[in-house]
Amino acid sequence: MRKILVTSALPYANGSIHLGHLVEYIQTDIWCRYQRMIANEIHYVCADDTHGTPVMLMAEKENITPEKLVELVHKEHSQDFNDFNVSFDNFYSTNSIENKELSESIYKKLANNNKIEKKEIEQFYDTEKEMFLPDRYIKGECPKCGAIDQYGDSCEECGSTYNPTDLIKAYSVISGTPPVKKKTEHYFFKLSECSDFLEEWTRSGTLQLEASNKLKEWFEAGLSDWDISRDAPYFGFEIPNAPGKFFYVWLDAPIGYMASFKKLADKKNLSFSEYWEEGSQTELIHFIGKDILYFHALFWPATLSFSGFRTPSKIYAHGFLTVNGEKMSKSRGTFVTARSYLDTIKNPDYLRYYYFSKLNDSMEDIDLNLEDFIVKVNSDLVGKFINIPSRTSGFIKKYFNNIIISTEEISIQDSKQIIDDLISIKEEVISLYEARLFSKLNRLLMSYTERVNEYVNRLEPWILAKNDAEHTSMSMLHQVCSTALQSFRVLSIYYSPVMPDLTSKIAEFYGESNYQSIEAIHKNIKNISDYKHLLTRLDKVSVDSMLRKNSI
RNA sequence: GGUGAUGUAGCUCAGUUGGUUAGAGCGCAGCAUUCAUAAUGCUGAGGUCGAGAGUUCAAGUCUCUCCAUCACCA
Repeated sequence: MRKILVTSALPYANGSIHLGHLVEYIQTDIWCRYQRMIANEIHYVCADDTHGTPVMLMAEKENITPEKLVELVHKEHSQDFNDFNVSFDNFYSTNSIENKELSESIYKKLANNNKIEKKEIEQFYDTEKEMFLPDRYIKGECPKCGAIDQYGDSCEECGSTYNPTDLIKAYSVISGTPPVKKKTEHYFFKLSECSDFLEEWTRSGTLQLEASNKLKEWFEAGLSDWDISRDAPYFGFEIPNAPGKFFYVWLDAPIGYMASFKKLADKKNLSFSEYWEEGSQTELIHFIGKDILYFHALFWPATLSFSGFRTPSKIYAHGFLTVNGEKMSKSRGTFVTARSYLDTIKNPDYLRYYYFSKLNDSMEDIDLNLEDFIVKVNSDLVGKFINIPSRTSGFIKKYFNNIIISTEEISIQDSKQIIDDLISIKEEVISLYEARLFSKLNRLLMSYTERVNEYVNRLEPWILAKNDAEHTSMSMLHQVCSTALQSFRVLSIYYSPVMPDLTSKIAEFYGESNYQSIEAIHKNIKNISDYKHLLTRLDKVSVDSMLRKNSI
């Protein structure tokens, strides 16, 4: 049995969860649920990422403390994840005592290992607001093309890059006043000394090929030291023995994975060190978006390694979500929050299925085409999948008192073959889940779904039913419908990590509780309940109203 | 600007190490069927595989150039 600690990236605590976030949580959740089904010990943790300037400023704007803001957002996020059936074992916060202690202790270990250095740097300062300004809080005119309201690092109009000092008529986004340069002392993590370790680590099979290609570029450019401190005022953890200096949010964010697990371990009596000590035999797997590869594949393993902890076993990066082929956009209404999806479309399994049908192990972006979404849900799930019990269970009820023939007792050659094949693809299903080749797996499962429908068409139970002799137990009619229903059950078990709500209703239909093990495919089922519609069609009206809700 | 990726039927995507007439699902057309929420099955139309050049007996698959889209640049 493998012991695996899995994480999804921490959502930032200044906004709502949206469909883009959900790609990752759904991908990770499906993978975790699959691991549970094959009886591995798995712990899935996450947390809100709470620190930094944006949260601080937002709280100020809303006239509440950052702690209060973070608490409110945490409540909202937890509810969203819960309603999308994201099965975290712990969803915590980086603003926690565990995280504070771990961050401090890791920092001290890095300092003891001579990996921390103080340097004086110059930064922009807002004299009215009395705070140092991160680059993205400085705007001005592009020095190359003169476009107004461009950020301090690059121009969105002409694409040129430059330093904030190059901006014309620079101003602070917070107060509007022109920023001035001011000296300040910062703490740096000496990442430049970690190149050898990191080059080796990134080549040790922990990354996807695309990701390590990407990293090669950074190594070639040479690694610079990493500024891990920020000046007050800042919402975060104060650096030990450095009054007025705080840990940069990206230092304590990944440590939040540890902290969340620490909390879980305390609660469930698990061994924290078994999972985190150097040389740990357990697996540590991070699911992330490709945008934060830098932090997870460079800073994070270096931080861990030079503070005496184990490093991640795998980093699984995925691409971004586009909607209707374009970047999510508030004005087009495609910046869809998790909540508005739930309010209008209701069923999380639709989205889970759609993402499942498109995800694979690469860093490519995936597109949520809303028309395709409607059509795919309706034809795959309602038209083909749910159609199987819908078209056969009536006969079982009417003529056989809801009793179906168990798999072993089915004797027609055709029928036997279908079920045997379905059982025999178990290993293939497992390996596709394991490799995160979800779209490929879906094609496999859908091809079986089609095969069952084809089979029913060919054997024509509705014709058989006209003959009274068929109304006795073990008749052809009984066999055909039983085959369809037994096959459907196996398919449902395979699909259960994807659609937990739907498949738990299906389990009920067979008089079972939720499918917790893939071995359930071998169980002998003899009874069904009366069939009730398991799924309704998705209509364009609800998708449209979802878009309207998100339009501004 | 630099770097990494992507570009295959109307839509969403498969296409192992280059090898016979390029595939699937949906959509569309026709037929069959009526058990099923007009669901299902069969048949068919539809692609010069972003453009151009090259390597090769043979390229969607390798090389180069260009175009378009996306991301990253700490």
